[in-house]
Amino acid sequence: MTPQAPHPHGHHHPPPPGPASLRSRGRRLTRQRELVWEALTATPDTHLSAEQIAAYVHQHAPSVSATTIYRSLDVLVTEGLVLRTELGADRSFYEPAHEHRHHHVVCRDCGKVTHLHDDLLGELPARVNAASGYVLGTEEITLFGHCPACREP
Amino acid sequence: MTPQAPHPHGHHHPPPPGPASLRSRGRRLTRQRELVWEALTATPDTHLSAEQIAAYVHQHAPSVSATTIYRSLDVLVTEGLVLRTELGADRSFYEPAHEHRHHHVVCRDCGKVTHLHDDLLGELPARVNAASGYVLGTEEITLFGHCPACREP
DNA sequence: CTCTCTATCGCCAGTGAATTGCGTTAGGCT
DNA sequence: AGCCTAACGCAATTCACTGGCGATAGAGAG
Repeated sequence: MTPQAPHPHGHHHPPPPGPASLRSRGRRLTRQRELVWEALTATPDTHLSAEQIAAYVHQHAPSVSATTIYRSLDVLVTEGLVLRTELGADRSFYEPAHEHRHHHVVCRDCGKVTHLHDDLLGELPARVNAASGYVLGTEEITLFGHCPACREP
Repeated sequence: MTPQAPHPHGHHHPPPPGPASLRSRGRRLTRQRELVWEALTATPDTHLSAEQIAAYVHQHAPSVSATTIYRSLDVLVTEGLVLRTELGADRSFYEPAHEHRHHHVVCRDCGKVTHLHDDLLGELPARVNAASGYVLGTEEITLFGHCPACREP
């Protein structure tokens, strides 16, 4: 029944990502949480708001409440499956926790979000530590600017 | 009457900071705006929320409405006298617009905010541009980490 | 100094994202 | 199959902030 059912008795890929891992973490795997995860992974490299996720989920199960969307996201974030990103607006955006750490540049004009590889920071963490004593966390960093398209004449 | 009244007929310092400059920009200098400015400059290097500013203002003029605090801050930000900073929480923080551009590191544990000189970014803007085509704006950047005190055993 | 014009204010209702309380439903382990 | 309780759905609530509107008070003109 599950769309992305893995090999019946295969035992290859070590850590299978996805909400199935919730069970081994003592949490229940519900249809609602599956759908939230589905919304987030339906299209790659997207950042969805809770509202957008709710819209997707409602296409498959109209009775799911907004409250459940929020609570499911909280669980997925807490369990490390989903990343909550503050993209400057008044709401949060979510994306599947990716393999490698990355950051975001948000266009002030059109709102477009682009990923930046962590390497780009260079010695920034070291410099920050030298200057302030702070040790940077693993949180993503959000930068703001203007994308190429919006700078056209 | 005004505490920090400048020289009666002096004409030294070129650009006098503070809300008095509002007048030359076609805006009115009201007691409420003075008080908001006072709250922000009462202690150096602080970042106050609208609520904290309201508390200060109310000590001197209890009848000032919260709406006015918000609108005054909007004006001061628009006129470039005050900087609105997004420190990650669900609310904005404000500080007098300083001379030089700077950024912030916020401690995830105690919430302490420390300034970082713009130089610290180094080639980051250039690298971001090379990698994404984006041109970074002049906005402050907020980083998160753990301050020295909170890392003590 | 007074008058007039209108920017600003204070009040209060309204937004919109997100949270909470509570009775009901349904995971999932035995 | 049954039980325990995590998780749900609903409705009401919180919280930071915004908008409408009549009243008030800056500040330039006279």
